Amino acid sequence: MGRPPCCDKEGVKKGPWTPEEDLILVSYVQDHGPGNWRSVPANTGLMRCSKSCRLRWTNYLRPGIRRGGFSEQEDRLIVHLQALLGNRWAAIASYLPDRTDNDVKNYWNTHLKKKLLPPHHHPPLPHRAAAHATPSPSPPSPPPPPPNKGQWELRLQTDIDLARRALRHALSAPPPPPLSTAGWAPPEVGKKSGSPAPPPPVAVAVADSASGSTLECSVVSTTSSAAALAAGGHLLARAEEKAAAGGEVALSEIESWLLLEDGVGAEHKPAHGGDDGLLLDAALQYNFGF
DNA sequence: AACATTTCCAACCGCCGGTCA
DNA sequence: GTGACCGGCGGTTGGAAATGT
Repeated sequence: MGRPPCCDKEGVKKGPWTPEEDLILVSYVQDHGPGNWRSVPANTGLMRCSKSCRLRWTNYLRPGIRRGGFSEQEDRLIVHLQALLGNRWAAIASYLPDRTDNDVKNYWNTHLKKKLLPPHHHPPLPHRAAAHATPSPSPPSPPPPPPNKGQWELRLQTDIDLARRALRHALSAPPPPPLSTAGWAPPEVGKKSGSPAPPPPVAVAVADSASGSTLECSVVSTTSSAAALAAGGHLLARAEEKAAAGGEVALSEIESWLLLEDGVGAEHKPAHGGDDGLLLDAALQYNFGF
């Protein structure tokens, strides 16, 4: 028997979500928690495919999502992470606790990529790094092991090493430096809708549309946000706290974390050799939660 | 003021890996 | 051991809004 399509194309609504649908979905998730998306359409009466529900939740309705208005610090963090990890948007987004992978991906494609490519189009480092960093179909390297913790760490370590070398090399050579704050033009904040006021967090939006019934999203994101507490996330959070306090953001913390120089690495070089481990150690030290 | 072009972002699509019966 | 189901991810697209002429 044929496998039923993820969502039978007929009778499934597509396109933009209405406030009513949002409300239904949020209410359901509030009651049952995120997950078991398959049952969401059936139990809620939403004429949406389960995937669509999950996507809507993770990218838009999930509490704590910040939308638009990427800060300069985030810009640079994304650029660095993209260089390190390639187009692993979910992984990158996990370092930006309040951002979704879709948001990061969109922001990269619409803003950052343009900034990095045009002036002197040295071949997109990301892709090179990614070519190594991602378990691409071709690599002769050992097959991607099941991501148990140890294996994951090893793989991450290797990925980061390769990417870091490429990144450092690229950054030390040509002009257009994403690193230097000076040469790094901040995104034109508020160009288009310019985010005069980015859409309010879900609960508010839903509450508005629901005309009265304030629906507070108490559902603490438990899915990817576990990873979101990764090292960079902590650093960023701290940086943003400082920023919120009006002070200069010590992005250097993040940057140094991402681009740990050999000198530092040499100091407490890990037992397993190479400065590679340092980054990983630092990451783990910052509570990867494993 | 009207039209054309560009930019941006929400959502869809297809693929992949993990889990479970 | 195998196949089906499910969730997650990255790439891509279409429509709306903003900007330029």
